[in-house]
Order: sequence, then C-alpha cells, then structure tokens
Amino acid sequence: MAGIKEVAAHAGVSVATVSRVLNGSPRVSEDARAKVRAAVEALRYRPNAVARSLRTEATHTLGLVIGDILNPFFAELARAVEDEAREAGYTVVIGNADERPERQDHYVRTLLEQRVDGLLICPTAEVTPLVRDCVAAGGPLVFLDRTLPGLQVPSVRVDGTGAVRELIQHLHGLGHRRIAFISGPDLLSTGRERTRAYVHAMRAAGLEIREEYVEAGDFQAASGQAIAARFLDLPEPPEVIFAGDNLMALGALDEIRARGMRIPGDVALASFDDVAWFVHVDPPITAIAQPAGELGRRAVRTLLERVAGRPVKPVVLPARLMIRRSCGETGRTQR
Amino acid sequence: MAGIKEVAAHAGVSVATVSRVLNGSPRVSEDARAKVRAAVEALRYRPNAVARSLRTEATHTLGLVIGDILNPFFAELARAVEDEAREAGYTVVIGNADERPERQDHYVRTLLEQRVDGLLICPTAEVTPLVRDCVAAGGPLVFLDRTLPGLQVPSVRVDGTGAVRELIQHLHGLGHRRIAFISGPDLLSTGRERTRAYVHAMRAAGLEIREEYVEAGDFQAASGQAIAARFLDLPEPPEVIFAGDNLMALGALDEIRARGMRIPGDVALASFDDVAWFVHVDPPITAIAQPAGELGRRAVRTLLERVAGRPVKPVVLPARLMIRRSCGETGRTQR
DNA sequence: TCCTGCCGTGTAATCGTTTCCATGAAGGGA
DNA sequence: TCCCTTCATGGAAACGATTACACGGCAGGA
Repeated sequence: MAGIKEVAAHAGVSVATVSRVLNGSPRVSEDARAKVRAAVEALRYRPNAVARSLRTEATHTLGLVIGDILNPFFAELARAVEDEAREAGYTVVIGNADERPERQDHYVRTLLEQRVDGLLICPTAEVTPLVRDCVAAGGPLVFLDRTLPGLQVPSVRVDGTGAVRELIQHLHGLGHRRIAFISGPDLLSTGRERTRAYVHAMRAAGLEIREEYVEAGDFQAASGQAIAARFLDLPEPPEVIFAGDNLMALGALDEIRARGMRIPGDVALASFDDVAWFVHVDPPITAIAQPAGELGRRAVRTLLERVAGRPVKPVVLPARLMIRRSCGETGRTQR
Repeated sequence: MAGIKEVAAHAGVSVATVSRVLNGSPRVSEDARAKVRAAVEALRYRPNAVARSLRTEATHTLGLVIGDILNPFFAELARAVEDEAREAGYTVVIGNADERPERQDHYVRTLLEQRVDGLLICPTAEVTPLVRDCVAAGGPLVFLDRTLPGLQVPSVRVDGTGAVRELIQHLHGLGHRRIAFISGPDLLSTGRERTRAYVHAMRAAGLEIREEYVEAGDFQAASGQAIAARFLDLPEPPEVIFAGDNLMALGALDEIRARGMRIPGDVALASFDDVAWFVHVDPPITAIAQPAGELGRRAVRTLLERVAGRPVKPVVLPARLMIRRSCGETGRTQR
C-alpha cells in the first residue's frame, strides 16, 4: 500500500508537507494543499494509523472489558460506549471476560499491549495482580458498573437503593409480606449492594427478613431456576420472588412456569435489571431498570477526562422502578 | 513506559537478544534467556504492539462491522466471532453500522487505517465506493450473513429455504391456509432470500400467495407492528403472521396483544430468526433458528484462511425450524 | 539599499520493534 | 596445530508516520 513518501513524490513536495496537509496544519499554501489532495486521491492513500500511533503515542482507541455481550445489559452498555466513543473520535475494542479472572486478565494485558488510550473495566470479583499493577502504574482506568474494594479507581455505576425501596413498598402495598430475594454473588460489588438495599428496604417497610428467603446465585439463569425451586419447595413458600438480575429472573420464570403456577396469582416475580422482552411476556414483569445507556456514555466521558489528565469524580446514577403486572394489579402500569 | 532498550540494558544484553527471547526464538542461551526474563519482570515490561505491528505489518486484529449489537442475532454473532478470534490469537474491533451506509463506511475506513489483518462485514444494502475499492484492492474481506450482488467476495451465510418450507408445511398441516409474510427490505440479500423462500414454499404446498399478505418492513420492530396491524385490518385477515426477523416478530406480537387477540387461537405467529426469549413468552413462539454462533466461527476461520492467502469457498449453513406453540398444537414441541 | 521578520518548505531525528548480516568464540576433525 | 562449522550475540537498517529545526525568499520599515 502507498505510503506518505509516494504521495509526496507524486505531489512533488516533501513528506513533511504531506503530513501537514493531512493533519490540517494552517502553515501550508493553497497550492501545495491542492497538489497533495490530488495525489492522495490518485494513489488511494490511507494513512497508517499504526505508524501514526507509534510516533504520537496515542491510539485513539479505548478498551472495554465486560462480562458477556449476550447479556442485554452489557449489550446496551457496549453499544452506548461505542456510540459515545465514536463521537469523540475513538474506536472501542471489546473483551468478553465471562466473569473469569484469567480471561479478564487476558484482555487487560492485550489491551495494554495495544496501547489503548484508556480502559473501561467491569471488574470480576477478584483483584488480580495485573489490575493492581495497572492501578499502581496510574494507567487511565475507570471501573464500570462495579467497583473493587481498596482500589483508588474512579467508577461509574448505578445505585438501586431507592428503586429497591420503592419496589418493596409497592409489594407491601399490594399486600405481599413474604418476599424472597435471589441475591448475586457476594464477591461482586453489585451483588453486595443489591442485597444491602433489599435488607434495608425490608426493614424500612417493617417486614421480616427470613434467612431461608435469601439465597445467593451467580447472576446466571440456571442458579435463578435452582434457587426459585428451593424457595417454592419451602413449607411456607414466599409470595414474591425478587431476582437480583435479569438472567436469574429468567431462570425463576422458567421454574414457575414448569410448575404450572400462575404469575402473580400463585407467586409474584420481580427483577433487578430490566430487559426489553420483560414487557412482552405474559404478564409483563415488574423490574428495576438500570440506565445502561447513560452509564456507558458517562463512563466514556469520565474516562476521556482522565485521559486528558483532568481530575474526575465518581458517577452514580439512580435506577428506576418499572411497575408492570407480575406482582399484582395496582391500576398504574408502565411499559 | 519501559521499552525493549531498557530491558536490554538491565539484562546486560542487546535489544536483538531481548527480542529473540520475547519471541521464543531457539537461538538464545539459557543464561541470556533467564537474564532477560528477570529484567522483563523487574521493569514490568510490556511489549508495544503498535511498534511490533509497524515492523511486522500484522496487527493480529480483525474488524467486524455489523448492524446493531443490540439485536440478539448480531450479539450472538459478535460473541462467536470474538471467541474464535481470541482462540486464534486475534483481537476484534466491532462497529455498529446501524444499517447506515455512511456509518458502515466510517468503520471500514477506520479499520483499514488501523490496518486490521482482515475485515468481516454484514453489508448494508448499498455498495459504497469505499467497499468497492476495498474489494478491487483485494483486501482480505469476507461478507457475513449477507451478500452484495456483483462483488466477488467470499461470504458466510445462512440458507433458510429448507426451514421455511418445513414451516409452511407445518402450518399447512395445522390447517392454516392464509399465511401472511412480513418480509425484509428488498435491498438486503437476506430480505430477498427469505421472501423467495416463502414464495417457493407456499407454491410447493399448493397455497395461494395473496398480494395483500406480503408486505416489506425494515427489520425493525415498529415496521412489524404497523404491517401486522394492516394485515389484521384486512377484510379477510390471515390465519398466520410470519415475520421476517425477530424484531418485526416482536412488533407483530405487540400489535396482536394490543388488540386483545389470542395466540394461536385468533391468529398464529411465527418468526424467521429465533431469539432466547421466544421460549419464555406465552405461548412460546415458533421460529426458524439461524446458527448464529456457528456462522460467526466459520466466518473467522474463512477470513483467516483468506488472510493466510489460501483459497476459500463460500460457506452456507442451514437454518432450523423450532416448532413451539404459537401456531397451534401438534404434540411435538421443542425448546 | 539593507535589515528584520514571517512564512512556506524540506531535512532528518525519532517512536519501539524485528530481523538481516557480521562477528567472534568454541568445538571437532584431520 | 589449523581450518571449518555451528552457534550465540550485537550492530544497524528498516517499518511509516510526526515534528523540531533550519533555510531561503519575500515584504515592509528604516
């Protein structure tokens, strides 16, 4: 492929002038500019971003390490990150860590070697040495969705406390008392926070928290199904099953359906983390919606601030309760 | 950040030796190898992939331009591409073209400038000059899911003809005669093929194809809803609505629900393109499943063959009919 | 007319690797 | 002892861009 040298020769100027035209420097005559433009066109020249990056020490690339792009929450997050980054002139490289620390490390390592300008990570539970080093080295890092204890890294995340309180009040108002919670892994900050929010909200509503009504899953569908089964097998099964994320809600839904039980007649269902198709099941599922798109956009903006060397503040966005029909009728229903 | 020079100095060897150790060349003494390893560790050296790529003319990066990562079909595709690429030692940069030719061009241009080793594109309808040039220049390009007429580019895609024939037979066997089809845009190869398959299958089953029962949407939910509405408003509405992709099926589902109609009692629903949640709606939706994962993996393998300069054959994978309950009961039901 | 300053342009160093080629040491056979 | 091979190693030239610096020409003021 033609390089800047060929363009220079074709245009009858030096490589410096070609470079200046390409980068829009003002110190170039109209004449030279036109000749270079013509040569670029004629040779179908495409600047080599690799060489440029080597020289300028900037790749205009961001890394994004998420759990799994198949999870609609992460898909929306990734989409928003991509959009915001593109608008700022950046490309995004996505890595699916699958909640596996070694795979997270694989991506972090690769992305660092590729010299991405900044890194967005939804960290897995473990603080790996690599991530610790990266933080210590002051790499432009921002945690997304989750945080990691003891590390001084700016984070952009969602706070569902208020929404969970609203949900419990809503359930309480509907006459439900026995509300079970399929929590997330205790090792994940999101898992811990959601459990805390549930406990506080139950207390605030004056409801009893029974030990057998709280069990931790792994944010995957199978665990949601298994835990829902145990809840329903209890001598006194709960009136409501509240799942800690959309996949576990899906598992619970399957289990309830498999038993031929009616929602919300026999048992009510609610989910932390809303997904598009919750609206389309029968009955539509009441859920706490996380502003995934906004989260992604804010994360990119925060990261770019950090890349520019400006100080950044952590961002916390509120989640929102979407009342539908899976917990009983109230009259007011939302899409 | 420390470079290979510092490592060489620290280890007391030359940069050439360091490079050889890093690349696993056999012509290095154990002694030197150990010293270099120690220096790499001590300095926390990370090879600069940008410099390496400049020198070796290979980035070990693939580009993937898709419609929209939020569409579960593309999400699965992207996930599979990523997995297969990672196993082969490649990173993937994804671009969401949103069916907009100018945005597709933006990504193609950017990825070419980044000097990706290969490019996977789900092309939009238009053949843009950029893509044409790229093909002419013999860039390592593979079309994914869709093809573009008149361009000699290897493609990896799905053939739904057999599955559509099965579906129509299934519907016919259930007693349905009036089967309407929400087709995709005629400009997309997938849209054209699905319509052709529908027409052929109807003829083969000896069913009449009524003009008012075939209307083209744009593969988005809103168009599916609008077209379903028109079908249902017909003096003689169809017994079955067959949607050309998952989003239009979703739109049709909404419209049917909004009218308070029962599925499959009042109208049956089927979809080309299966998604995970079709199983979880009530009733589960009969759909034609595309092997998105396999498609992505084969695409990467094909592309890498092409990158290696070996000749490749186009790949065509068959779709599979998943009979569920949205078209009526048959006894046999699949997940 | 001469000096000063500005402006457009070119030369060459540089970024961090890989890799070709030369070199010198060591080992083995005659 | 001498020569030839083998092998580990180092020096230095690329890769394709950006950019500091220098230089020559021209305009305007003295």
